Amino acid sequence: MAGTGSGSGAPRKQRADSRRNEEALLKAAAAAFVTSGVDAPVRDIAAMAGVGVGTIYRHFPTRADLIVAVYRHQVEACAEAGPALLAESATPHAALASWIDLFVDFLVTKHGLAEAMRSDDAAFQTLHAYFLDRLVPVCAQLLDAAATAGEIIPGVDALVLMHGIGNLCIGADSPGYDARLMVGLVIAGLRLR
Amino acid sequence: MAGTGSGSGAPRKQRADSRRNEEALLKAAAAAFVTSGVDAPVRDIAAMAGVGVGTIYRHFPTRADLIVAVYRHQVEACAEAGPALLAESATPHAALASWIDLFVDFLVTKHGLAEAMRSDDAAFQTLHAYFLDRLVPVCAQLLDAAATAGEIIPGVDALVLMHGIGNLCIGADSPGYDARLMVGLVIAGLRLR
DNA sequence: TGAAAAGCGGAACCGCGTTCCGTATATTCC
DNA sequence: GGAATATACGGAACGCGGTTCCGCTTTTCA
Repeated sequence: MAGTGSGSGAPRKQRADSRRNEEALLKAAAAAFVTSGVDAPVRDIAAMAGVGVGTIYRHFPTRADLIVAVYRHQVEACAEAGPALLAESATPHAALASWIDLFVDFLVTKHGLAEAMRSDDAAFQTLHAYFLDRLVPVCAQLLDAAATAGEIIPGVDALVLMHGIGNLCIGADSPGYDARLMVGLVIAGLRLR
Repeated sequence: MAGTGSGSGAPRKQRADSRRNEEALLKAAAAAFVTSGVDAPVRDIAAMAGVGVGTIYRHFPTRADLIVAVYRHQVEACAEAGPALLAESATPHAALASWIDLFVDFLVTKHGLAEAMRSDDAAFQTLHAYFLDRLVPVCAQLLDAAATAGEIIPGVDALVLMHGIGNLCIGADSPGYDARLMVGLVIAGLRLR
């Protein structure tokens, strides 16, 4: 039957210029995020990529889509580091601590990402969905291992923990604040005494 | 010479309508903050108070001024509760925990306040100055007492701690988050083991 | 090569904070 | 009581940023 095959309905492949623009946008966004944070004005990013604002919306309907696209690799790396750390580390609690460190490293080096992570704006739904769906299970696994080993208090929800860690990383570069110290206190607080 | 004394320069007292407007604005802002959070649109607050937008800026040049004015009493109460708790509580650590609870209560019931607290926008300078200057010393006193009693790890900076607690309260009403649990972990993490 | 789909640019619109100035009014002095 | 004047008011106007929309260009495919 008029299949979904290549018969008559072969959908045209994406135009070359479109792909080029997408890549230019990704590069421009990455650069803009570094200098102006993830809230960099849409117009700036578009200008930097040499495209119109319409183009940015066509490729990345929401800001979250753009953020996800820019940081996908790093999030993947973080997610994959979880099981690895669990295998290498002396104890599950050590693995958990190291992994959280990795996560914190990721967040504090992206101006505004931590803020964006917790925005309840509908446009950031994608961000929640991706970041959390990808990282929460990893965190849960580490948490579970540590709890099973009797190292930490049981029953701590990974989603809540990650949410909290994310919050602690907001404004990590303000003078007079120390996100890592606070995260350290949380990790210490998890410990069973 | 035309002195600065009260001779001829008795400054006119504030006009009655001005005072009325200021109070109306305070009431309107308090109401708006409850329903829409501390980011309630300026125009809405002005309309609710039955004044023009210009009036709001004349009385409260920055949003922070308005927020401070609205919550001044509650901040004072929180600040004064510190020494009281220290006197009543079984241990300094218990007093610290209770006081932080009070602070968290205050923050989580004001939509957006925690976010605003950590904004580095210049307009929020007043908010930092007031809230932190008023509360950090209280926190420092409690922290110090607990450290002296050997209950918690020494050397934790009150400003950092309050900053962190504030951060943890961001989005306290989102489903799937539990600010109090996270704060509890931090307090537990302070404990010397 | 020519028609049609795909994509593009940027003008235009909206919401919100902020400023500014002509006008209204409370206060003061006679 | 009635001007004179400092004081305060209202809201139009401006700037900025996100978002939408549509006429035009470019690429693809036959």
